[in-house]
Amino acid sequence: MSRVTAQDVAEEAGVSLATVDRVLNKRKGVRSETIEKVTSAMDRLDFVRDQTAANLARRRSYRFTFIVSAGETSFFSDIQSEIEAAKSNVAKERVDIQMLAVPPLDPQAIVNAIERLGDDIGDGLALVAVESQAVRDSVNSLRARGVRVVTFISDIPNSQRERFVGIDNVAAGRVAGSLLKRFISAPSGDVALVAGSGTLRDHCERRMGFEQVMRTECQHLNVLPWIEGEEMAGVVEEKLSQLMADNSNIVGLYSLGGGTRGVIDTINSAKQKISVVTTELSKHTRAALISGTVDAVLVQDPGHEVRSAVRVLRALVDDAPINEKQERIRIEIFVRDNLP
Amino acid sequence: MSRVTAQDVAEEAGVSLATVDRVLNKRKGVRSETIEKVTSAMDRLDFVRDQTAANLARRRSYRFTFIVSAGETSFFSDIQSEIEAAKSNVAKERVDIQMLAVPPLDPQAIVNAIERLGDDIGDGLALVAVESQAVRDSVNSLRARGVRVVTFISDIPNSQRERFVGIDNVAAGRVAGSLLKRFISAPSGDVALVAGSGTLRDHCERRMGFEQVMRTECQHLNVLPWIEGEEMAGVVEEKLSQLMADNSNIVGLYSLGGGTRGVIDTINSAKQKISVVTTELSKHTRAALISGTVDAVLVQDPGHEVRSAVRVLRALVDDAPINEKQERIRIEIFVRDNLP
DNA sequence: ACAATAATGATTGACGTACTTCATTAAATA
DNA sequence: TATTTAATGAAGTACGTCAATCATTATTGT
Repeated sequence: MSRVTAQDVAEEAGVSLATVDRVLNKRKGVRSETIEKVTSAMDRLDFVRDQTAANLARRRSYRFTFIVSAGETSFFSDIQSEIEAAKSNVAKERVDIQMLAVPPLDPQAIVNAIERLGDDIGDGLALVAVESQAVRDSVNSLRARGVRVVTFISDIPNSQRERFVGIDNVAAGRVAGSLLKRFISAPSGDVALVAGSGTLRDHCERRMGFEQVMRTECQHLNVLPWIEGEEMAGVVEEKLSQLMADNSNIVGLYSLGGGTRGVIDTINSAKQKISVVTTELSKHTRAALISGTVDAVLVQDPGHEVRSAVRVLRALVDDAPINEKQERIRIEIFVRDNLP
Repeated sequence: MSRVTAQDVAEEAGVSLATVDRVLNKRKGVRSETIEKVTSAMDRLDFVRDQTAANLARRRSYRFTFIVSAGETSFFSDIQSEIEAAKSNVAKERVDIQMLAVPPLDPQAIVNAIERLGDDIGDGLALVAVESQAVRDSVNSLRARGVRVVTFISDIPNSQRERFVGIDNVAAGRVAGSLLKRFISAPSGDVALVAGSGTLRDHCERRMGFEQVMRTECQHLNVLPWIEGEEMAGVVEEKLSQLMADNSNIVGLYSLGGGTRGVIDTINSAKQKISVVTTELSKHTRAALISGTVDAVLVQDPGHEVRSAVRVLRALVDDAPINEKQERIRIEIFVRDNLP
């Protein structure tokens, strides 16, 4: 029963509704002692302004743009469908979302997209960033124009983006390491590392975390030079088969990027017992978890990430506080038995 | 830009605003062909009714009650503080939440609380249920009165509660089993099982899941009779010490309920290398994860659960669809490196 | 003390929907 | 055809806040 209205506050404070409104919306022209009278009245009455009525009166509508990679990995198609889902879910709350898919790994494509959008970009942008000065400049100039910007999934730390919505990739790598450490029962052996590309920030960070753990805690395990699979299953399969032919003592594998299908196919046709940790929940990794080919899958929940990005952008536009707990994107671990 | 209003729909359909309103709110007295005209106009214009304006006009305010266990476990104090947090977060959206803590494991306490609340219970109830016919009857009579009821954390399947907000506890037990299976490198040995009480449904279910995995996949491991720790660290410590004195070959342990501190203390003073999986994220389990005493912790996120319960109750009151994906409570696995 | 300025009050019309009342028109029944 | 009944329109008030205007009252500086 939030039935305490601004009118009630006005009466309690002994001022007019207009003054309460001035205080509420931080307009100038109110003496500080009057402000005090009003705020203390608000406290006494437990006044909480009705956000829905405020939005209605303000006729505020939010317009956000998502720029995402058009990569053919299932992760990005999940992201896209989650954005679509969010779009219709928040429409009733006056939030309008548009999505742009750009070629992956191409900074210029991002810059061009932002350029082309112009003011149509709206009040805020969620961007799957690529490390590049051009992108950084582009983000900074958006911020200068008053557009709120969050990076999404992949960050550009040194830009003026106001927040990063995504997981801690170094930690993800460490998780993979400490899981493999426990999964591998052999007293010694080699561990293979399969990535997408060295140019992807998140991949590098995961590798870093993984090697941290391996080096400090798993002296009995030897991490082989990583394979760059270019996010393509075929490439992964070819290179990994070669690696396994050369090393007969592989006891563990961490696949930290795309092309996981290639990993699964290769492992399936191998004889050795290899403990495997991969990324992304697709039908392939699901099946591999169930069959036992893969032991664990580390995931970031696309749905949560999209919803979080929208909430954060909205809070930024409203200058409202952000619920840190709710917005922390977790590194989720899936094994066969907690598959959603 | 959800700028299409009911007025626009009226014009497009060639009817009056009043008729659009009748259709929108499913009031009687509209010919079916007129309804058709209106709905097709809504489709054409992509009309989405402004929920905020609707709520304002309806002066709908939601009042929900949470009845939770007053148990002294950190999990329930987390739940309580999350409810408090949610309370202030949703107040601005005209949602009023009250919380009642009742003695744990006491069906009559729940029934009495519901009785005493009467109509003050509001539009909906989220209840940490206890298996009991009295509670079931109480829930059913609330439903008959039109109060929406969800069970929370612990379910009563055979009641008329409309939903259960919580994790799949059988699956949680299976996860624990399949993790321990991988963590234990010894070729054979005993596995200890520590629970709170056999009268708690969630504990029984976890045990069930755990034993499923152990029996079908871990013939080399022998699950010892479970210890009932009554959710008290002291009791757990005493009984577990005894068990470990009697069995020198314990290689794994699953603690599926309260009193985890007792488990940690006991294991710390043991010599054997034991793989340990526990529940709940408290300062004790955190420390134990970091020190390596505990290998993994299985968690349900109290914040997510509370927020989900509120969203679900609101959707039920509004007869709105529920976003299943968002409301699925996950079994989270924490190891040292993905601690939040 | 007087003008100039700052602070406050009073009033009003949005915003988009809900809901009611009363009048009007169309369809169904006698 | 007259009469009842059902369907629709027209108009207005309300919800709680925003935002603007204009009038009024305090508070300054000179």
